[in-house]
Amino acid sequence: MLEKKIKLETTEILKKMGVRGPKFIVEHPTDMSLGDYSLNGALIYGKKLNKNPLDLAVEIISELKKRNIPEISKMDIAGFGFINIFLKDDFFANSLEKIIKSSRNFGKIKSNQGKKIAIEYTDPNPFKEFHIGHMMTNFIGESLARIFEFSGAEVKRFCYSGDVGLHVAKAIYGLKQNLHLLLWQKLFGQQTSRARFLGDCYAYGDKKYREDEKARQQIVEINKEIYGQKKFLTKFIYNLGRQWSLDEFAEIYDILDTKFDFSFFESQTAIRGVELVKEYLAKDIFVFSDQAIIFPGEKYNLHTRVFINSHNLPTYEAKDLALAEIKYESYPYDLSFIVTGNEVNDYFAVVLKALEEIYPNLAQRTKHIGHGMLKLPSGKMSSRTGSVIAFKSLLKDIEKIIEEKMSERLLSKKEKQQAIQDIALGALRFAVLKQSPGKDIIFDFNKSLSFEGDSGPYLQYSARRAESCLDEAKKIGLECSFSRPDNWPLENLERLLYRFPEEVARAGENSSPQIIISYLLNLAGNFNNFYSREKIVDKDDPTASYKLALTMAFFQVMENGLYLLGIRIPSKM
RNA sequence: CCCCUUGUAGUUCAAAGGAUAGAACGAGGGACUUCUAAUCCCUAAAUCGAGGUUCGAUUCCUCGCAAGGGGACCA
Repeated sequence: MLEKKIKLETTEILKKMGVRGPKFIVEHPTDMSLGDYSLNGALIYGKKLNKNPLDLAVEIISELKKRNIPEISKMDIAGFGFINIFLKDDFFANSLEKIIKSSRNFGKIKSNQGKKIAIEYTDPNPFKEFHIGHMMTNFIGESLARIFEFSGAEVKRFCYSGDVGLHVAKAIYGLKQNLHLLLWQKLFGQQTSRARFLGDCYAYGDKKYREDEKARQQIVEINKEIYGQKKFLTKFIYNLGRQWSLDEFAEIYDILDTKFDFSFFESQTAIRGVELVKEYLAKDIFVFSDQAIIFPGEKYNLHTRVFINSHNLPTYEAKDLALAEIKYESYPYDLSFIVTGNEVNDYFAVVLKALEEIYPNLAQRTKHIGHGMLKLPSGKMSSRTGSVIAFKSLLKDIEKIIEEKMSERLLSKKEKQQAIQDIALGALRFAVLKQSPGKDIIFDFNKSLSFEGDSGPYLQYSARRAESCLDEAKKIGLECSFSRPDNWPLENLERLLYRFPEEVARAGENSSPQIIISYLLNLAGNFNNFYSREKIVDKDDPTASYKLALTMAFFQVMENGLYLLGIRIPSKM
């Protein structure tokens, strides 16, 4: 990439001038009229080299000129010593050709070449509803997975579900109290209504657990049973409920365009978790306290947490240790990401510290990404209290709005259905991914979901528009050309398209899909501006061929960029 | 009480220690006989407070203030 070349050459120049390990940035000035790239090296090292930054800038420029970087047309000094670099028109025209030839591979880079990356995300629990918090984690995880793939890594997707543990016991307690409804669901229920029913039973069981001492004891007993030998009724309810949940999740993953390579369950990690903790109890990594086995996190300025409870059952902590091991056995990763809401940040700090004591090499490769929480205007969502928005019902509500907007479009029913879903998910994905990870989203149906302005549909529409131009060109037989018309003023669009791979690199380094969103918004805005000024497909216009090339390249970058976000381009909208 | 995170236009979000702090929604004004107006163009509008580091701070440090999350047998 050109960016790297410029950085490398400038670094060498500064080194020759006596700077050790120069650190400066090569960036695009926010104001495009200032240049295509900007260097702040002279600003930073002026004082250290005992020179006026402006003089140093002159020297750096003259050295850069000697190095003959063919893409550069001119260099300016601006401000207090910025070096602003302008690129040649030919470079932009050539990059259009490169984009179109690379097609769906444009934007693929090599920063993670040869690396194996494991990424765990979504993690819904059977017996609970798949709500929009899971959706949020899924959007972020899936987008990161795709960005890592574009950076050259081999990526495997992991999903981890809690099919044992107290929450399951609570749900089963609730189901046992409502056997007649369970039977009804088994005989007449639909997949979605069954999932809903399970969620209600969980909320009921949780309420009882907190309020009713007798129920609480029964739930604790059910929990022990779940881990060990299950009696007939428990076993029957457990298997049925678990399967209903998994069927529902499978359908949702299909809607979400996510395919997991590995699915693990807590029932698989529980036994090994206990073994690991007990093994390292002997080595004083864990200690007994009040009949439970804990990890004394306070030593490391972290929380002390229970790994095996006083009933001799593993908590999530112990199971997570085993999970790290099992993941590595099934896929020997170089890097392992775990994507969850940031409410468990402190929890993961403890688990990773404990893992470090057991498997330092695995702990070192593992990174927890805690994204912001999806909150309702009324406050935190909780499946315990039942104050959640189920993913499917939200999707349905949005689809209804879009259907109304599209009522005048003449499309086949199937085409329309697909378009509606693509747009609904596009709007949702955008709402989640538009902010840097780590920040909470207050999810207000009317405010968070936008179909105009900065929004998913805006990006989809822009791409859609470009593609209709391409269709139109095909109809009249207009071919594209990569030679710039003489005296044709430079478009911002030309100056943005080639940057896509740089943005992919940044998004990967920062684990931040938001970087792709910002870039695509800027790109789409400039395309729409171009589109409104210029008639693109026009057989009487000699510049039409180049404008067509520009449009093709724009569409390609949009297609690839939206793919990284998981946003599909509807065939009609 | 302790730990972590976050405070930017009326609102929802950007900003890689840099140049005149960008967008969008909302407000006001304008543009469809045209390749899709889910669009485009114009106007008004913001860095929680006080110090410090730096040539330069929305960004880093300290102290306040405010909001959220976490703090032993849930995750």
